[in-house]
Amino acid sequence: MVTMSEVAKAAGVSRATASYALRGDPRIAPDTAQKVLNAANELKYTANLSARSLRSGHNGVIGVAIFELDRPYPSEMSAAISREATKHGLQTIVQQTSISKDSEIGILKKVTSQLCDGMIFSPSNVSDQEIRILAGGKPIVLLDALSHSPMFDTINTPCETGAQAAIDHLINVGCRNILVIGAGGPLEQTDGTIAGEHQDDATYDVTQPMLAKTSQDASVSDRRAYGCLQSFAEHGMPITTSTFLPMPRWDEDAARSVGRQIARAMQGEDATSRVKQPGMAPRPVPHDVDGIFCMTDTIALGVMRGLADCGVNVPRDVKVIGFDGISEGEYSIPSLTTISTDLGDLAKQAVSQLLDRINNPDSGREPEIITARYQLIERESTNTPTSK
Amino acid sequence: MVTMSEVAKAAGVSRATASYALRGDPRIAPDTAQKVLNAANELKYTANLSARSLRSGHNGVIGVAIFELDRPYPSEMSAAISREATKHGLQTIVQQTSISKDSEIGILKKVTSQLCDGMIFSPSNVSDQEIRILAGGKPIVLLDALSHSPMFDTINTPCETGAQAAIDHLINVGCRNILVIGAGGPLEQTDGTIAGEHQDDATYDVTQPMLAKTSQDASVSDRRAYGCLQSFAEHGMPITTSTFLPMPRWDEDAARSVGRQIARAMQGEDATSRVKQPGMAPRPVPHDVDGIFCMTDTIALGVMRGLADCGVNVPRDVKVIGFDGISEGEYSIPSLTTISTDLGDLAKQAVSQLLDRINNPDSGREPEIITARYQLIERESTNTPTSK
DNA sequence: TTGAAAGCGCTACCAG
DNA sequence: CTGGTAGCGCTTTCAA
Repeated sequence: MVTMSEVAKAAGVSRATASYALRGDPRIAPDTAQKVLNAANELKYTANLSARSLRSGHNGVIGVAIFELDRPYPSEMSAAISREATKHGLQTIVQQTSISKDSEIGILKKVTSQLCDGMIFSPSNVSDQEIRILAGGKPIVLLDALSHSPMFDTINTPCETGAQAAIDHLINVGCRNILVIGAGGPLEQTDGTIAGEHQDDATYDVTQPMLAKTSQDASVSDRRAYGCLQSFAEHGMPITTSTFLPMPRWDEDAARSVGRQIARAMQGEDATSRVKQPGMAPRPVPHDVDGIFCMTDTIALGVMRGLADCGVNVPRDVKVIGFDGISEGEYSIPSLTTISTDLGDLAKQAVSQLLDRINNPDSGREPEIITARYQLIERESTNTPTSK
Repeated sequence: MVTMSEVAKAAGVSRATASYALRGDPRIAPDTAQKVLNAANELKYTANLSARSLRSGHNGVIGVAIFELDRPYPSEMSAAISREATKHGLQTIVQQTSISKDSEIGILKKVTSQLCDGMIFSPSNVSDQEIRILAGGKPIVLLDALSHSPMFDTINTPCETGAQAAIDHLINVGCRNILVIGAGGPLEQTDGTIAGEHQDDATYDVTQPMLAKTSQDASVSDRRAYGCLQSFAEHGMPITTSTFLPMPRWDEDAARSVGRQIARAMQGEDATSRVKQPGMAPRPVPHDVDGIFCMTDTIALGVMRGLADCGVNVPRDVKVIGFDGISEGEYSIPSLTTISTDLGDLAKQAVSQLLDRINNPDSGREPEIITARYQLIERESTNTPTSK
C-alpha cells in the first residue's frame, strides 16, 4: 500500500505539503501541487480513510441504516439516498439493522456511527435517547421518527396527507365500504383489543379514542390512520369497528392470507366472517367491501394476490390502493394505484439536513421536521369501467 | 467520545491491559478482565474502528459491492450475505457501484476496500486486473466473474445447469417453440448482428458459432445461453435465428415492451413480426411461441406484464419461466416459475471463502470457483391445464 | 509558501 | 500476567 510519505518523497516535498496539495488547498503553489498530483497518479496513491478519519474526524462517507435490505421500499430509499449523496461528493454505505433485533443497537453503535461522518437512520425499535448514545455525537437524520418531537432532524413520509388522498381517491372512484389494512386505527387499544367491538359492528362514535390516540402516538401506521379519519370525516362517512384491520407484521405473506380471508368474506361463504391472524384476536371484516387501502404497497400486492387466489377480481370486484410507490406496483397485474412517496425529494432533504449538521456541528439549531412530497399514481387497481 | 485510556484509568490498569481484556485475550486474569469490562460498560465505551483499523489492519467489517441497490436480486443477495456474515461475528456494509459507471472504480478504491477487511464484489465493468489494483491487497470474492479463469475466488450462479433445467422444464410441460429472452445466444456476433439471419429463419447449423463463443466468453447471459443449448441438443430440438432474443438492457420496462411485441406477433397482426429495441437491429420473433425462458425474473415479470397488456394469458397461451428466484415472483399474478438460486448457499460460500482469505492471507492457494445451488420452483406461469 | 513535529485511539511488541 | 512504548497514515497547528 502506497502512503503519502512515498508520494511526498517522489514529488520532492514534505508530507504536509503533499497533504495540502492532494486536497487542493490554495496555499500550495500551483506547480508544486501539480507535481504532487502527478506523483500520486503515478504511484496510484489512495488516501487511507481510517487514518484520515482518525485524525480529522471525518472521511466523506455517510451511513444509511435501514431495517431490511431485501424489501423494495427501504432498498429504493437507500438507492435514492446513495445517488443524492454522490451529487455532494459523498460515499454512502448501507447497513441492515434487522438481522437480529437484539443486536440492532450493537450494529449501529459499532459500525454505522463510527465509519461515517453521519448517518441517516430509519428507526424501528430504538428510542431517541438510545440513538443519541449510539451515535457517539455524530449527526443523525431520522426517517419517520417514532415520536412527535424527535431529538434529531427528521424527514417524514407524507403519512397524513397521503393517506387522506388515498381514501379521497377510493371515494372518488365510487367506493362506499372502505377497508383499511395494516393499521389498528383509532379503535385499537393498547391492550390489543378494539374499542366498541361489543357494539355489534354498528356505527360507533370514535371521537374520544381517536383524539386520545393521535395526540400520543406518531407511528407511521397511526399517522396514516389519522389521515384516513380526516377523509372519512370530510366525506361524512362513518367508520365502524371493521373499518380498520391491523396486521401484526407488514409482510406479503401475511397480507396474502388476509386477502384470501377477505375474498371468502366477500363471497359470503360465512355470514359472520372474521379475519384470523397469528398473534391477534380475530377481527370482523365487512362483507360488502368495495375499496381497500393498504398501509404499504407490499401489503397491497399481497392482498391482491390473496384475492386472486380466491377468484376475486381487482378492480372489478374491489378496488385497491397502496402507499409507497415501489416500482413493483408498476408491473404487477393489475398495476397498483398508490400514494407514491417522492424518494428523490426525501433523499435530497435528508442529505441536505445531514450535511448541514456535519458542516455546522455547533449551530445549535432546533431539530427540524420535514415531510417529503408524494404523488397519487392512478393505475389499474382502482380503474372504474368507464375510466378506461 | 470515551477512549480506551479512560476505561483503563477507571479500571485502574494500563491501556495495554485494557486492550487485551476488551478483546478477551486469555492472558489477562479473569477478575482483571471483569474489572475492565465493567468499567467499559459503565462508561459506555466503544472501540474506535478507525483507530483499530489503522493499527491492526482489520476491523471486522466486510463490504459488499453490487450494481444496484434497488433491484430485487442484488438486494436479496446483499441481505443474505449480511445475515451470513453476522453468524461469523462480522458486520457488513453495502455499496452500490452503479451511480455513475465512471465512478464505479473510484467508489471501490475509495471506500469498499478501505473500510473493510475484504469485500464481496459483483463486477460489471471492471476487469480482474483493475479490481486487483483497486482492492489494495485486500481479499476479494467475486460473484459471477466475467472470465473463465478469474484471479479471485468466485461464486458463480448456476447458469449452465440452471438454464438447462429451465428449458427442460418448458419442454416437459409441453412447449415446442421456445423463445429465450435476454441473451444473444450462439448466433449473436461481436458486431451485434446475428449469424445466419439471412438464412430466412430456417434451421441453421449453429455448431461453429456456438463453440466459438462459449470457449471465449463467460458472461452470465452467455453461460445461461449455453445451458439452453445443452437442453435443446439433448431433446433434439433445433434452434433457429429467432430462438434467442437479446436485450440491450435487462430492465423491466424494456421487457414489458418486448412482451407487448411478442403478444402482437402471437396474435398475428403482422405476418413477419420483428421485435424492435432501442440500440439494436430488429429481431425476428416466432409467431407460434408457446414457452419463454427469461434470463432473469425481472425480465420475466416485465414480459408477462407486456403480454397481459395485449390480452395474452400466461400460462394458457404461453408459459414463462424466469431465473433468480426473487420473492416478487411468488406473489405475482400469475406467480412465476423460476430457477431459484440458493442465496443462502451462495452467501455461505462467499463469506466462507472471504474469511479464509482474511485469516490466511499468505496461503497462496489458487483461486477457487464455486457454483451455488439452485432449485426449480414450479408455479402458475408454467402450469398445464391438467397439472392443476 | 513550505516543513517539522505532535498527536488522533488503538494494537502488539517487548520487558518486567 | 501486566505495563511501557512505538508506531499505523494522516491532518494540522506552529515556525521558518
